[in-house]
Amino acid sequence: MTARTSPESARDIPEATVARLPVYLRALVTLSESGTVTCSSEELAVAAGVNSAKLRKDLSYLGSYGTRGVGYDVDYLRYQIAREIGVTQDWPVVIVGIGNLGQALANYSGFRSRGFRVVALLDANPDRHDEVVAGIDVRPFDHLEQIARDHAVAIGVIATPAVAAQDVADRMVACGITSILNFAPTVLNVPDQVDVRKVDLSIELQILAYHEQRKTHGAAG
Amino acid sequence: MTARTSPESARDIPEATVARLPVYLRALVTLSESGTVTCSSEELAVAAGVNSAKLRKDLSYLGSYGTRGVGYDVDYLRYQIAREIGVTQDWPVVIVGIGNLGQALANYSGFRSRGFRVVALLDANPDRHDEVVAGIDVRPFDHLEQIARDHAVAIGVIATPAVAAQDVADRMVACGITSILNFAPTVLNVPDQVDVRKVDLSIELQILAYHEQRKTHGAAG
DNA sequence: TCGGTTTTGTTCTCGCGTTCACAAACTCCT
DNA sequence: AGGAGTTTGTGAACGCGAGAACAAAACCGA
Repeated sequence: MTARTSPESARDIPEATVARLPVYLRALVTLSESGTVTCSSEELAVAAGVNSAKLRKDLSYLGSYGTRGVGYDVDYLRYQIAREIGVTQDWPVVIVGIGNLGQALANYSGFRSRGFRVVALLDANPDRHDEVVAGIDVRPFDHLEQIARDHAVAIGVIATPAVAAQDVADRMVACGITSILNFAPTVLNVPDQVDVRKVDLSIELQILAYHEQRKTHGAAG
Repeated sequence: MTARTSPESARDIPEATVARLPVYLRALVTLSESGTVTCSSEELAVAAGVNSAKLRKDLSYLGSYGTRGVGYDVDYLRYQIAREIGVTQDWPVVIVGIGNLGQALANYSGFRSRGFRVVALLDANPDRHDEVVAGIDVRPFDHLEQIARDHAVAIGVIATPAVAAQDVADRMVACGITSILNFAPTVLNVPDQVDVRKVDLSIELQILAYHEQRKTHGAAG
């Protein structure tokens, strides 16, 4: 209304919207890099793969950053979303478990380019402590406390086998880490104030398999 | 809509339930391996990290596989869920893009143990065609058609850079692949009958960052 | 200045998913 | 056999999210 819609407020963004903001951000970055200055909600919605009404509603939770009859300024909206998500600052991240997946994560350029900095790679296996992955020394898991303290790490990534994941999570929590991204196929028990997101590769495939099975069976009978 | 209400049909399982079935399956496998013969909905719910009422309602979509006053037979329920998901059969899978992530996926034992068999690794880069990853030859992307036909592949995994993903998806669709697991950070355009699930590592981190930012800011002010 | 056009921001409705609460059904003990 | 105790399966209420539809607000051209 009165212009100043309290920029830093945005206190109650629905979870479903939060999950889509990074998608919008990515689409805006692509648009910006292609030289687009302004875009409508419809254009951005197509680029993000969502419905335009949903997009507008999502953006309205952040504030009124568009201009009616015109659309959105790509760079301005990009900054606003980045600020809302919190990726205008740099987040130090620790990765535990340097197997195939851990190495893939350490090498993933999408982290650094989106506000995340891998400050340490940890592994319990002493044989790995000589290695350098993605330009970072692999260090003993026991160094977690010191690293977490020195770099004020709030986000940890677990890429260990399932059996080790709960122990790693416990240690992370003890170090003050309050957000965990878990790639181990197991349920983690953590205090309420700690956020856990899980990515399970085989679960995604199983969901596809379910639908696939129904497609073929449905066609047959 | 009439007659064929066949008990094994399970015709209308909500999407949210489908996404949890693999979690239940994993919990049941763990319970079974630990020698547990029977479990209540409460026990299984704890193992799966969900509410027990939700678990019971989810299972009720499959049929009545429990016994009131007793609980569920672990192995029996495990088989029923596996059958429902479709992982009692083996699903041939093709992985395209053998970078760090593709290699991690190829080596991931969780696939084979859960009903998926990687029948081919494909990469557009000729330099990689000599390599053997996870005991499987890396082959040219052009072999996709032949491999898909020979092995009746229905599920494809895209682990390429973002720029290549849409082309790979198009080729997959042309080969009759109808389920795609996409790790490339881009929106894929595919026909309606093709299922796409996406896993974006940096998006997960960004969601964590959002909540993390609010925790610290909320505490401070 | 003023109507016409475009596009946002928002309201409203509908459907899905979650959770509570309880009847039905099974076991166990006396 | 029968009652007490357990646990499942489900009906009902509730809250959240998706999408349609529209009013408000900007630009444009005369």
